[in-house]
Amino acid sequence: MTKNDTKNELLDCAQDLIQRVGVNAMSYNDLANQVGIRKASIHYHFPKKEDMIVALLTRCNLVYGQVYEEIMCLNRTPKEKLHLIADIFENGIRDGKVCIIGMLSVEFASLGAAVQQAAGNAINLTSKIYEKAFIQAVDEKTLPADFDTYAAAYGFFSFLLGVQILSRCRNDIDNFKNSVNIYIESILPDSK
Amino acid sequence: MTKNDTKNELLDCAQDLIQRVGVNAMSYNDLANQVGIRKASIHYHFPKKEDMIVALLTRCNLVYGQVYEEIMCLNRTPKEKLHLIADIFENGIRDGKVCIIGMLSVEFASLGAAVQQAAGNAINLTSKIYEKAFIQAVDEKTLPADFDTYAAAYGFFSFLLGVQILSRCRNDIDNFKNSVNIYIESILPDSK
DNA sequence: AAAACAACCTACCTCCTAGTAGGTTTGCAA
DNA sequence: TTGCAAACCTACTAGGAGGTAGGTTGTTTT
Repeated sequence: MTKNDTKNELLDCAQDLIQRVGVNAMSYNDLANQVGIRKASIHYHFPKKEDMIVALLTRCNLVYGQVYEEIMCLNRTPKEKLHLIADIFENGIRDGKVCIIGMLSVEFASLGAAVQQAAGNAINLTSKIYEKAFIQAVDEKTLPADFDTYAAAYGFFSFLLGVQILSRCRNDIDNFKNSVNIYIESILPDSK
Repeated sequence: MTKNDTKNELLDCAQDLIQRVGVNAMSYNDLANQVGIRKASIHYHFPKKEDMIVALLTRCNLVYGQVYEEIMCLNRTPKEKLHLIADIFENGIRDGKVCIIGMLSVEFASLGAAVQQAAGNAINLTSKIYEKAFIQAVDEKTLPADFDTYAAAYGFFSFLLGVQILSRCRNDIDNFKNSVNIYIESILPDSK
């Protein structure tokens, strides 16, 4: 077995649980049952719950940062790139999951300072990556030069998060798709 | 004192707490301290926590239903109406609060069946009211006749929820405003 | 072989949770 | 003035939370 096997498995399960039920509804007990070790043993890897969540966010920034970066490097239109990002959120709904940044943002007030800062940072990081699609549109002159690309990216992230949250409740993929299509069609003019 | 005074005060405090920290981080103890009665007494008014949340959602549907209805009855353009709705969400951020439907939707998986159904219903109700602004735009022919007004309204609600959630974390009213402006300008063509 | 360490374990702690049982006060109605 | 019910109270329960102390493996390192 590779080193850090259990640690990664703990993070995997924690991520899964948090995305489904949230931080406050996920316990070290649930985690222990799923991973197959005792509750106390988790404290060996992550002394405090907060340590685990910070580690999880760091890992997510890396993993998703790479996923998004790959999308941005594709030879595709901005519109296509936004749709590829939306697909990731759509898959979340199918699994009954919500973007972890969204989960943490909603439970923000009940989290420790370290997690709060990590969450705020993740929001900015994600928006900055999404922004690249809008910058591309400006470069291609399908958007005006003075277009606020960060606000648009931040808004797109917000929109995906919100529509994922609501659609998951009603298991409503159709409405998710329709709303996403309307949004992307509105926000980005047709490329020539 | 009017009848149901304590009951309403409990609902007021519960709503405030839930909008700030979420259902799972709000306890009958917190509630008792704020209202000034003993924890056990709350059970007299709301035997189970779930009873309270369902009652709260019912009340919110009524109150916000009326607020939104009034906006829709104003002699204003669709764009102006959407901005008035956005203002309500902006005020939430200033108070450190998130739309209660959003809070419940995120914690959806850890809620009882009765609350889940009430939340799903509230999402639909809210979307239906927002839809009126888009229907008006279709009537005024600023949107095509085959425009999916429900999906647009559902998307607008989603967007506001998402941008409220993210902006609250960073206390970022500016980004909220910028994103909202871009969104509304994109989704609704200029009225003649 | 001995020491050291990582990775677990059992057993326990304190604190907080929703919820219950049953008694007390208050005010209205017969 | 008695009766009754609404609206509170004190005191309690069982269960679960995060976290700690200290012991037991099994694998390296020296």
